Amino acid sequence: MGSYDLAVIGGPTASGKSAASIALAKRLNGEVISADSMQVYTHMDIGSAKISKDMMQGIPHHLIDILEPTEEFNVSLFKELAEDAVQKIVQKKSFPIICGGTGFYIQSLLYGIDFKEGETDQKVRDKYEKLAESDGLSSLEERLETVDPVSAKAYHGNKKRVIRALEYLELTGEKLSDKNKRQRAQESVYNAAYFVLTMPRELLYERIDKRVDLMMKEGLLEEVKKLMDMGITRNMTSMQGLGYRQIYDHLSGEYDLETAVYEIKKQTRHFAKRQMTWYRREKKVIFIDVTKFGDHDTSAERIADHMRDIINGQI
RNA sequence: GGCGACAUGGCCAAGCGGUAAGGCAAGGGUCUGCAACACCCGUAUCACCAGUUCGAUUCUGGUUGUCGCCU
Repeated sequence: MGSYDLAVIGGPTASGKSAASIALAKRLNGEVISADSMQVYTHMDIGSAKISKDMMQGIPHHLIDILEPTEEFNVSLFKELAEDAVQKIVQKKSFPIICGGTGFYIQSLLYGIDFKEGETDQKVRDKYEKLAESDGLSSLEERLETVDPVSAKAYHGNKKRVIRALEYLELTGEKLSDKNKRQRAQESVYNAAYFVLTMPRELLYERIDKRVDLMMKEGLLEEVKKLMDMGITRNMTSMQGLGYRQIYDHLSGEYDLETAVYEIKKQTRHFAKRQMTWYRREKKVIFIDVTKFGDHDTSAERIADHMRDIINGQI
C-alpha cells in the first residue's frame, strides 16, 4: 500500500465519488468512511444521495445511518467518530478510504483539529444569542472587535461564528484567532492520498440538475413529508440539508413545488462552487478530471485504477 | 397603414441634465463545533445617429427594434 495511511476521495456533489470509492475499496481491500453531514442520518436517503446497500457491494461503510434526524451532528463529532473508524480499519489490516464532500470534516480529521478546548457551553451560547436578539448582531461584533479584532474581521456579519468566537474567548481566555493560528501550523497527522474528482463546470451543473430531477422522481417529497410527520423541524441540523429544507419550505406553504425544485438546483450549484473553492486551497490534493476516463458509466473503474497506481507508488 | 408606449450589464429593474441604485444569475473568496451552514467580494458607460447645453442615460429630431391599441 505504498506509504499512504489512507485515501480521501473528495469532489463536488454529483461528481461520482461514491462509485469511485467502491471501485477503489475493491482494489485495495478497503473500507469506506463517509465524510458527509447528511448521510449520517437515517430516514434521509433520497435527498442525501445515500449509497444503497446494493451499490456498496459488500464493502463496509462507516458513518452512514448512525443518527436519528432529531440528533445533532457536527465537525467535532465527526472527527471523533472518523478517527475511531480509521483505527478500527487499520487494525483489521484494511485500508481506510474517506469519501465525502464536506471539506471541513475531512480537514478536521487530516489535521487533527482539536475541538476539546473551549468545548461549547450552551449557557454561554444562549447568553450571546439573547444579546444578539436584543441589541443586534452589530453590538456583538463591536464587542468582538475590541477583544479579538482578527476574528471580528473574518466573521463580520456572521452570527454563528461571531458568537462562537466570543464563547471561545470567554471559556478559555484565548482568542479564537490565536487558537486557529496555532492549529493551522500543524502538519497532517496522516499521510493521505487526497483525490478530488472534477469535471467542467457546465457538465457538473448538468449532472446536478439531472440528479435533482431524479430525486424528485424517486420521492423526495414523500421522504420529507415522513420526516415532518416524525416531528423534524426546520431548525434541526438534519433539516439544513440541501433539498430537505426547500421541500420543507414548500410543504409549509412558502412557495410552490416548481420553485422548490428550482431553488434546490440553484442552491446545489452554489454549493458545488463553494466545495471547489475549498479544494483549491487544500494543499496536497490530486485533481482528477473524470471526463478523461471515458463515459460516466464505466469511468469509476478506470479512475480507481488510476488512484490505485498512485497509492502504490507506480505513478 | 394610423395612433401610443417603451428601448439601461446575462435577466429583472431604479434613475430623468452633472459623468449609472438595487435584486437575481454567472464568477471569485472566507471558513477550526450547526459547514449541504453562515458570511464576504464583485461585472455596464444607459439601441443607433444628429442636435440643444459648460455638461445628456436623462431634453429635441431622426433611424432601428419591441409591445399595445385602431382601421
